Amino acid sequence: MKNLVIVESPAKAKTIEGFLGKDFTVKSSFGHIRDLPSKKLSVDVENNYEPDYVVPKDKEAIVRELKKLSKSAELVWLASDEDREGEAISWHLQEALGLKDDKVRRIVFHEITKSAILNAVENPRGINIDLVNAQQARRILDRLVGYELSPVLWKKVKPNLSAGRVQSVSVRIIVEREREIENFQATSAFRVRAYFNVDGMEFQADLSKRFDTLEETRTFVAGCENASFSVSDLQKKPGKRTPAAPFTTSTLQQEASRKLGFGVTRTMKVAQDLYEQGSITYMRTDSVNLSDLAINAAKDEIVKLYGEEYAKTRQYSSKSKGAQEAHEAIRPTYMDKKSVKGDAGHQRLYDMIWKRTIASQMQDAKLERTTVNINVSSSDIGFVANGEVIVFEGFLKAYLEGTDDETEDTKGMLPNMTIGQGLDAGKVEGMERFSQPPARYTEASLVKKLEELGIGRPSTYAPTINTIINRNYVVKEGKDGVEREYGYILLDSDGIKEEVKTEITGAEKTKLFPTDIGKVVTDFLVENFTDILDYNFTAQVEKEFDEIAEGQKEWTSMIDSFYKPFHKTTVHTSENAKKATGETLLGVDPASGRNVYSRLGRFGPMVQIGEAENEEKPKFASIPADQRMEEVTLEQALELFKLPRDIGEFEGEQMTIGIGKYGPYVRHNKGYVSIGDEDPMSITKETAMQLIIARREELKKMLINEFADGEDVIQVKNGRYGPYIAVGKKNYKIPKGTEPESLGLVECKEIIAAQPDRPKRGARKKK
DNA sequence: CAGTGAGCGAGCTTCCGCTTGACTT
Repeated sequence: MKNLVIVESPAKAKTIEGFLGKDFTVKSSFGHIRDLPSKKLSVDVENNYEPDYVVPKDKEAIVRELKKLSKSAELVWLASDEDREGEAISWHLQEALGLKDDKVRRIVFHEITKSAILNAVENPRGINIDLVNAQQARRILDRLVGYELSPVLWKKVKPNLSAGRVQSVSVRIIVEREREIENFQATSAFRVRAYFNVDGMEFQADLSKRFDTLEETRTFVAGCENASFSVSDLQKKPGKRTPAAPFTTSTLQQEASRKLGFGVTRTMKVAQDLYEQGSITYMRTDSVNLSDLAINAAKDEIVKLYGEEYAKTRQYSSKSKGAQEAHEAIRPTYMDKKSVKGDAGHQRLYDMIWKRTIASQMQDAKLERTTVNINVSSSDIGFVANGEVIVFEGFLKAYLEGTDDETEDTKGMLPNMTIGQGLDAGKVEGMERFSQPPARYTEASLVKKLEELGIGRPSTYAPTINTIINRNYVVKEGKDGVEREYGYILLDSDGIKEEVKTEITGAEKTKLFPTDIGKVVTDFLVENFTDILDYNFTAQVEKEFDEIAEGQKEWTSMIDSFYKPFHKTTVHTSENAKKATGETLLGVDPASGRNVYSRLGRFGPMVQIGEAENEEKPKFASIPADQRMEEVTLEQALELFKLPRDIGEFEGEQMTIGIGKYGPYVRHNKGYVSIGDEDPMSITKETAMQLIIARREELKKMLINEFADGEDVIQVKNGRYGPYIAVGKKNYKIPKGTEPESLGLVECKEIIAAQPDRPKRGARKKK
């Protein structure tokens, strides 16, 4: 073999191999191949921050293969991405494979096109060690922050918690938004709207001023009853709209959320599939750049579909902080391809990418905006109608970007009118409108915010959100709205009518809410580690990483000047800070006269009667998952102490209701059955009995067959992942094509014997 | 699978960013 090329992704390897011909073998490293082991800090803070890099278990095989191939190759071309992480991957490869400098060529390209690849091969360079050092600084800073902060939380808040440069700020964003909403005081004002009809075309106009009170509104609307209306001014202005830039990871996630209702994880999974089948370019990118090839292909397609006048090619430039632009924007590989493999979700995401890319190379939409001022004879205040007409569709023919805020007024067409023209108002209505609290974040709008702050990378947006949800800092859920009254006055041909109407406000679906733990941890970190929780912390260290990459700063001294004071703070906090429990005094227990508190305990949110320091031991009860610690009242707290409670007998055994580690349950005859959404305080004996019977049925369905094998019981069961064989606590797979019903004792034993005890893999089990 | 919450002390937890499958009961 003459040449070995190593890239990061196997799909990329396949494409590139086609461009380079038979003298080149292209392989993939599957991302990073060495890292700091997770068991310990692995950074020698006493010895100039010497990192201890190792090849992780799951990378041993690939490193072995690459080592073998590189031995037999004349030249090894390191073709990882041209950014900080990519440069580090190349460096680690050279180190781990033990490659001499003269055998190594470093090449880079921003787009996977034949000319870009061939050009890269013509222009190799060496590894840029400054860029590598910037990555090492990034990696080691993150390790030091994460591994020194988390233990402080274990000690001061609760075991198993985590903190880090990215996740802790992400949680803070959610927590602060929730507090803004909690503290929000809605104000209201009366909007007056008149409906006109000209030549059979209806349109609406709003009064240029809103009234503070119902009285003012009533006076004004009443004045309209015998007033005359006329056009006092009319202005037409040309306007335009320009298409949005092609997709990056962040904008793809946002738009898939708005238009398709996808969560960020689903978007990335579907995009990965499209990438692997060769339908789109790489899906983890912060660049809005398109290759010349792509721009020309888009133009051809536009001309073919819509005509020459619809095409306008353009190059966009990235606005996001810290963009590294190692790839193209996300676009179809072939612009003339309209359908893809996979389900409807794949097709819809692909359509969106196709339209967005096409639209980005199309003409602006030309508009005509009209403003009409309308006089009322009974008042100095006038109405204003806004209209918008599309003169030339341009890119709107293909695609329009969605918006996050749902504004209610959509501008439409206005009829032809002239100044001085008299108008008839069909009706005039005054309606109380309220100011809106800031919106809670969705997964996608959080990603947008993180990107604006320069926090996280395209490859980490989706995993970061999963982390803060899995750690129980944040929950994704909906919320019922509450009814609100508003004043309403209507003037029409029947005269004036006034009423109090109601509307639902504050309803949410699948938004991010902070948990009690998320709030307590955020407050603790903001108080004690203000710098790291600062929204600009990442931006500041990124500036220093850039200086390292430029060769203007030495990475270990940068880390040292960060770590020295940081470490001091962790030690100081560890020794001096009070435990953070979010304790709130709810009131006094009428039965005992002792104080009742809500607070965070070692196992989560709970309520407590009495203090630990006192003679008499305090009583404790957990707060169920659907209740917020901050919202628990004294009455609700006292209710919680009524559990566990007996609710009567079934088959001669007592049924007891309680709330356990896994939620509310009914215990009966030493067994436990989850009661799901039933209220543990009010569940009846009959409901509980039904649940127990239903659970028995379920278990019966799960059990396909059962055999006695000496001491052991062998069971053939139906599980979440299909049928399996269970013996004691061990489970065994049933080979494909075997009917589980057909298995007898002998067959089961054969299957068990054929499957040696698997090594317990992955100590990382997360509940 | 199913009360625990104080304190003792063993041993454990934890980061971010780059990539895909293997595998789950």
